Amino acid sequence: MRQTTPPRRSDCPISYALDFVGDKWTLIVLRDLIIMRKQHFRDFLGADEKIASNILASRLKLLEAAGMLSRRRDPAHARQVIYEPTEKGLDLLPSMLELVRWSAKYDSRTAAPPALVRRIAEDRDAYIAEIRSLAKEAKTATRK
Amino acid sequence: MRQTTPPRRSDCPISYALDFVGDKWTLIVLRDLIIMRKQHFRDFLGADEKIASNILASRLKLLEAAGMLSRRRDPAHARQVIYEPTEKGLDLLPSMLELVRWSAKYDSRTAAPPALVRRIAEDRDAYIAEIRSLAKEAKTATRK
DNA sequence: CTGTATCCTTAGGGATACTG
DNA sequence: CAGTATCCCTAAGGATACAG
Repeated sequence: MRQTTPPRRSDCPISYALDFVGDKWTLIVLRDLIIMRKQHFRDFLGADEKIASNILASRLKLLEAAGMLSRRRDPAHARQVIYEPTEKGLDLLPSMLELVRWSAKYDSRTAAPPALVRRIAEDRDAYIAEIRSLAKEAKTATRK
Repeated sequence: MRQTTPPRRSDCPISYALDFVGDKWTLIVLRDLIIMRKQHFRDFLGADEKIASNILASRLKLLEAAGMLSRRRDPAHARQVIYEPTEKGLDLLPSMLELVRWSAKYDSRTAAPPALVRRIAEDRDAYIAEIRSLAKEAKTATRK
């Protein structure tokens, strides 16, 4: 399993982004973290795509090392770990939403809630702001 | 080398997009096709990332099968083939630009021309329109 | 519950030679 | 020029068991 970012192939910004998300799993984990607002290891494990526990662990580690998410113990349940997106992770939301829009346009079987798709098309920036504020809220709520 | 799209893992739109661009090379080829406006096999081969000819051929085939680009013979030079993005391919431009924006923000070494980065930040839609119109122009120009 | 540790398979990819 | 055809190898990924 991959534990480090591969060496950069060029100084192109697209290539740079691919060094992080150019595989089958990283964006799935980020989707669950940011859009689905999952917080616990078990939640990610339950995704429809059936990610294996070792793959999930390696991706969480990679994303943490890349500064895309942070980990901390749940203050209430000491055995649980809470994953939260960082600013750098949240900043990938626009890219993800454009991919959602693209898929919704070309794949009829794609199962994004129509309301979400409409929001992304008409009111993307407000949706991004909402996700960001929810993330900030969750962080302060569980911290105190 | 991969010749067909892998079976879909779920009906999630992000997962669907990853079925196409969830690897290290496909988006690089699309970048060259759409943003760099490359048209010939040799142009793609010359990219900084040093793609191998068999990988390139498999990606071009895959993208054609997916309806993201079209191939045709150059009417002037019968031995040459011209690749052009389709509507479906061009529609990935917004996603690519968001990735460029993200990389430009977090990677100081990223080599997007500053003017391009600024345009994407301030005037993304106009840039997209420009690329689209250039693509359409090229198509009609070489067809007649 | 949150991960590690193994084992194993396969597919993705690099190098290179070659063809119409 | 525009690809194919091979060979080879590694890393990515799946399954499963188990540990703190």
